[in-house]
Amino acid sequence: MATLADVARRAGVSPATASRIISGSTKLVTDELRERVLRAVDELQYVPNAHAQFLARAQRTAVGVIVHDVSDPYFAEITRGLQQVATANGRLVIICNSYRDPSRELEYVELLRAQQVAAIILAGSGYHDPAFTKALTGKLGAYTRTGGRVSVIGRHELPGDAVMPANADGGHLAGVEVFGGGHRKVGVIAGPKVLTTTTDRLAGLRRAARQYGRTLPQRRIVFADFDRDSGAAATRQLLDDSPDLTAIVALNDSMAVGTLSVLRERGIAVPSQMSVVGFDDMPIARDVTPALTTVRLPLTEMGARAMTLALEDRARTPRVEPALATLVHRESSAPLT
Amino acid sequence: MATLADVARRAGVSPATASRIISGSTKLVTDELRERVLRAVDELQYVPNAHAQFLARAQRTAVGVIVHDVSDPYFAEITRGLQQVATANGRLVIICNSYRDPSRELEYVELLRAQQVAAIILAGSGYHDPAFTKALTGKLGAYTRTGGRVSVIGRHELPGDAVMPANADGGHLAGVEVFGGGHRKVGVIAGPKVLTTTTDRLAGLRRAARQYGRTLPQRRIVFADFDRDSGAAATRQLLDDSPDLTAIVALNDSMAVGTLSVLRERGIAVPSQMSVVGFDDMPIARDVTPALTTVRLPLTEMGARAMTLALEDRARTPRVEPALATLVHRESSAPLT
DNA sequence: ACACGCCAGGAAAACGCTTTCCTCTGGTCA
DNA sequence: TGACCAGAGGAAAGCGTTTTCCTGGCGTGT
Repeated sequence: MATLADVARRAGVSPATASRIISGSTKLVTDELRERVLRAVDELQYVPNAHAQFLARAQRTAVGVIVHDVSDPYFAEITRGLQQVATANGRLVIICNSYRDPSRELEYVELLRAQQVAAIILAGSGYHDPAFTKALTGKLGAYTRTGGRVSVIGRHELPGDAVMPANADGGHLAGVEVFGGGHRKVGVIAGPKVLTTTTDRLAGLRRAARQYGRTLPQRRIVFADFDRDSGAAATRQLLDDSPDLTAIVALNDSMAVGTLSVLRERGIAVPSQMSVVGFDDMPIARDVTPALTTVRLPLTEMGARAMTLALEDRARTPRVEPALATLVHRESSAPLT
Repeated sequence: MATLADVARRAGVSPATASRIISGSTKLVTDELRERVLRAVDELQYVPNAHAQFLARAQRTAVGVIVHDVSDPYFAEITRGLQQVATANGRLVIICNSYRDPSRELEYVELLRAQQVAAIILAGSGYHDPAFTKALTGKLGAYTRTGGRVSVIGRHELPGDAVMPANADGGHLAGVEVFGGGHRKVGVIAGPKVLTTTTDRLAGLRRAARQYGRTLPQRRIVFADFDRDSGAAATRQLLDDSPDLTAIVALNDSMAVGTLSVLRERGIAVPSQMSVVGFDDMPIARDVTPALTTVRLPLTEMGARAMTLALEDRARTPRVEPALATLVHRESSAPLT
C-alpha cells in the first residue's frame, strides 16, 4: 500500500507539503509542487489511510447506529431516514444489527466507542430488564462523558436525546378502530413480552377498551415475535382458542400479514367475518388483499430526526421529540354489523 | 477519553504491560499486575482506540460491502447472508448504499480502501457504461494489488471472485411459464436499461419466446425502475398501449406487486384474464393476492458465498460460482385457456 | 559460590498521517 | 543598501496503540 511518504518522495517534496496538498489545508502551495504531488498520487493510486488520518486529526466523523435488524422493513425505513441526514452532513454511518440480543447490543456500544464515532444512535424497542438497562446506561454514560452524543428512537428507559414514537397512542387508535366499531371479542397478537414497544402498544389498546366499556382478557392476547410466521402461528392459536372473535389487532404489520394468510387459508372473509388491524404501515400493508388497516408511524422522519438530534451542537439539555401515530384506514377492518 | 497511558499510570505499570493484559498477548504477566490493570480499566471505563490499534497492528479486519440500497428487500436478503458469514468470522461489516449512482460507487470504493478493509464486496447489477467500468476496474485493481480482496455478486463486467445469479436462465424460466402456457401477447416490465441485470433477464425471456415460436416486440417492453410505483406506472402504460395482453412478466417482484395493484384497480382478474410473473421471490410474493408466480434466486446464500469467497485465502485464481434460478409457481399465472 | 538461563516488566520504535513551529528565500520600503 | 516582513516549504512532534528489544532479578545446576 502506497503511503504519504511514498508520494512525497516521488514528487520530491516533504510529507508535510504532500499532506497539505492532498488533504486541502489552508496553507498555500505553489502550483508546480501541487501538480507534481497530484501526479504522484495518481500514479501510485494513493489513498490516505483513514485510521492514520483519524489519529492525527482527532476528529470524529463517523456515526454508529444500532438497530434490531436492518432487513426488517421497520428498521429499513428508519435507517433510510438516518442515512439521508447523515450523508447530507458528510457522515459515514456504521450500522450494527443486534438481532434483539441485549448482550450483543452492549458489545456494539463498546465497539462503536472503540471506533471513536461522533454519535451512537439506538433504534428499536427497549427491554424490560433492569440489569441490562443499568449496564447499558453505564456504558452510554461513559461515552457521553467523553463528548460522545447519544440519541435513541423509542427507548424511554435510556437517557439522552430521544425520538419517541407514540406507541401507546397508536395502540389506542387501533383500539378505537375495533372497539369503536362495536367489536366485543377482539383478539390481540402482541410482540415479545420483554419489549417495551409491546407493553406500550398494549397499554393503549387497553385504554381504548376501557373507554368503550370493554375488556381485553388475557386469554385473547397471544405473544409472538413480530415476524410474519410467528404472527401466523399466533393467529391459529387465537382462532382455535376463541372461535367467536370478530376482530384481531396485530401489534405490527408483519404479523398482521401472517394473520391475513391464515384467515385466507381457513376461508374466513376479511373484513366481513373478521376485521384485522396492523401497526407500523409498512409498504406491504397496501399491497396485501384486503389492504391492511394499520397505525402509521413516520419511520423515515423519525430516523432523520434522531440523526439530526445526534449531530446537533453538543452541550444542551436532552430533548425528547414525540412522533405521532395516525390511523390509516384501508379495507381489512369494518364496524361490526 | 481515557487512554492506555491513563490506565497504565493508574495501575502503576508501563503502557506495554497494560497493553499486553488488555489485548491478551501471549506474553505472561503476574496475576497481581493483571488485577490492578483490569481494575483501572473498569474504573476508567477504558476502551482501546480502534484506529490506533489498527495502525499499530497493521491488521485488516473489517469488510466493506457496496449495495444499491439495503432497504430494498433484494439487498436486505443478500446482506443478511453476507453478515452471517462475516460475524461468524469475527468481521465487522461496513455497508454502503450507492443508490444506483455509479459515481457514488466509485467514491465508496475509495472510502473503503481508505478504511483499509480486508475485502470489498460489490452486490447488485452492473452498468452498461464502459467508461465507468474502466474507472471501477482500475480502482479495484489498485486495491487488489495491495492485498485487498474483491468479490462481486452478479457483475460479470468486473474481475475477481464472483457469485453469478443465473439471470438469463431465470428470464428463460419466466418465459417458459408464459409462452409455454400458450400466451402470445406478453408484456414485459423491465428494469433500468443501463443495468446488466435487465438485459440478462430480458435475453433469457427472448430465448424462451424464440423457443416457442413467439417474439417479444419492442412495443410490449416498458422500462421501469425496479420499484413498486414505477412498476405500476409501467403497467398502466402497457395496458393502454396493448389492450390485448394476456400475460405480463415483471423483471422483479416489487414491480410485479405494482402490476397486481393496477390490475386490481382496473378490475382485471388474475390469472383468468391476465397472468403475472415476477422475479426474485421476495418475501412479499407469497402474501399478495393472488400469490405471485416468480423466479427464485437464493439471495441469502449468494451473500454468504460471496463473503466466503472474499474471506478465503488470498492468492488463487478468481473463482466464479453460479447461483441457480428456479421457478416458484403460485396463483398469479396460468396457461391460456 | 558462581555462571548461566529464564522470565517479568519497561523503554522505545513503529504504524501513517496532520500540524505546529521553524527556516530560508525573496521582495518591499525607507 | 540594509532591515524587515511575508510567505513557501521542511523538520519534527504528536495522535494511541502494539511489539521488539533490552534490562535486571531470580532460580537452577554444577
